[in-house]
Amino acid sequence: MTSANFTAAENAIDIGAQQIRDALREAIVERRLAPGTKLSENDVGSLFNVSRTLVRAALQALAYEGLVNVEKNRGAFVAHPSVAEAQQIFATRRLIEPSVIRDAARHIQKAEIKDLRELLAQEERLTNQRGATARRAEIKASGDFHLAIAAITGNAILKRFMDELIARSSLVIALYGQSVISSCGHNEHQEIVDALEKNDVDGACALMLKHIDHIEADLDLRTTKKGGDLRDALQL
Amino acid sequence: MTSANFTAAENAIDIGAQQIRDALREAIVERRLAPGTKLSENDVGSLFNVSRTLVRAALQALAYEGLVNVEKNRGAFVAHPSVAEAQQIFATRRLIEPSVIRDAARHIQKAEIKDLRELLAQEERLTNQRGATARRAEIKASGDFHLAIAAITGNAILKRFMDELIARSSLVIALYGQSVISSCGHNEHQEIVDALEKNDVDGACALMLKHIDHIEADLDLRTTKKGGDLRDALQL
DNA sequence: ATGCCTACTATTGTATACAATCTAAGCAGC
DNA sequence: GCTGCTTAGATTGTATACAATAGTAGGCAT
Repeated sequence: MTSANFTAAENAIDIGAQQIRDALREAIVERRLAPGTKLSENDVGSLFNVSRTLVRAALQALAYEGLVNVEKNRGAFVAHPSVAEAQQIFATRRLIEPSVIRDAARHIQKAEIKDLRELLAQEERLTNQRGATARRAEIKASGDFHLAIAAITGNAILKRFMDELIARSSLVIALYGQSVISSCGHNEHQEIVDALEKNDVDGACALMLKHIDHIEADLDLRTTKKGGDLRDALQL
Repeated sequence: MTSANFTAAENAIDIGAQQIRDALREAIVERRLAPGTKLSENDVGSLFNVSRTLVRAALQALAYEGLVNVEKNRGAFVAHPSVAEAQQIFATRRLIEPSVIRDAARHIQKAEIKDLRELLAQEERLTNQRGATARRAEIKASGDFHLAIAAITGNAILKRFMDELIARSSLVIALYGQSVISSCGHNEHQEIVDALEKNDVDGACALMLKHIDHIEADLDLRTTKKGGDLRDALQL
């Protein structure tokens, strides 16, 4: 577990709290760190060659984002969203994202549509690729599409809310997703961009809503998950 | 400045990082701490009789909420939202709150309507009261109404987003509000509850949108604010 | 007198040390 | 042999100590 492989920069010379936070977040979102994994302050600190002080700062920030749970006197763990939390995360996405894409559709420029098309191409490239690394990159790219749309609104606060929702969605999918592959149909992403290009605001909005429904439909949120509660308790 | 009066519990025996965060947040939201005020780690620490460690944790959390800006090697300051930020905050509220009240209107129960009515009564009581303390309480109560509606959805994530938006709105109103009094028309709140009680979902949604527009209309967001930039520079 | 340079002070950034709490293993007793 | 207690280890919580940066004041030269 302590051998969790982070992206480069772990052995770099200069490391701040921000870098640790980002590295951990990326590892969680790309599912290199499984939900429930304990993040010992000492272990993380020695990986980055920093003291616990900076690690604690990073973990607290991640806790605020909902990616990490800190239990008093017990330590920090990669978040393990309950069914209720999962439902709330997607309920919030259903609430926010249609409005977001509506706003984006109004402000969108030709250059931004081109950027979205590039993201789609990248997604497709990864889908046709084999290997765990490609899978991780695909997961991230799939989320990045939603974030790119939020970025078009030019609203930093909204963007941050979406950052959090997308990151936590990744955890939910990791836990409750059934068809591991294609967490986000890239064809649906394509349709959305098409609607944006045609300036079809209502269409884009409707497609986004349907898209979120599809993602959620791939989840198995029955409370009677295979020994779910028990496993949580005795999980490392 | 160091004599900023916090609510009781400053001299209490047991204090954690959470308490400091809450006390500071309340002080900021109720405008006992002006935007731009420096929050020195030593000063805050001695006020609460804790070391800088806990103060830093609290300040970092507040920074994540957008209530405090931490500048590297310079310290933490009560946030001083720019015009652009103010616009984004209210744009986000316009985006989210109508959907929130729609969701709330569907789940609302009789008991919750009664709770809202109590909040309205409390608001009115404070409005008719004189003195700075009442004014502060009124500001808080006005925000609490919006938060109570978010709470009805039962969605903790949504609630947290709203927490942040309402808190930051208070800062914006403090900076750019024109008519100091009645930052939120309590009569409009009343109308919203009436609509909720009649199960008039669309009506409640429309009223909320209009209400937010009214709040924003009371703001003076012209970039050419009276020496704004200069005052920022020489502000304590 | 003004402008620049240098040294000092104060504050933040980071690491380490100590205290408190939890976890787990070993031992005694039933 | 199993249950419950006691003790030892490990991990987190908090405070303090040290390092680095920035702001400030004073002096010197022009």
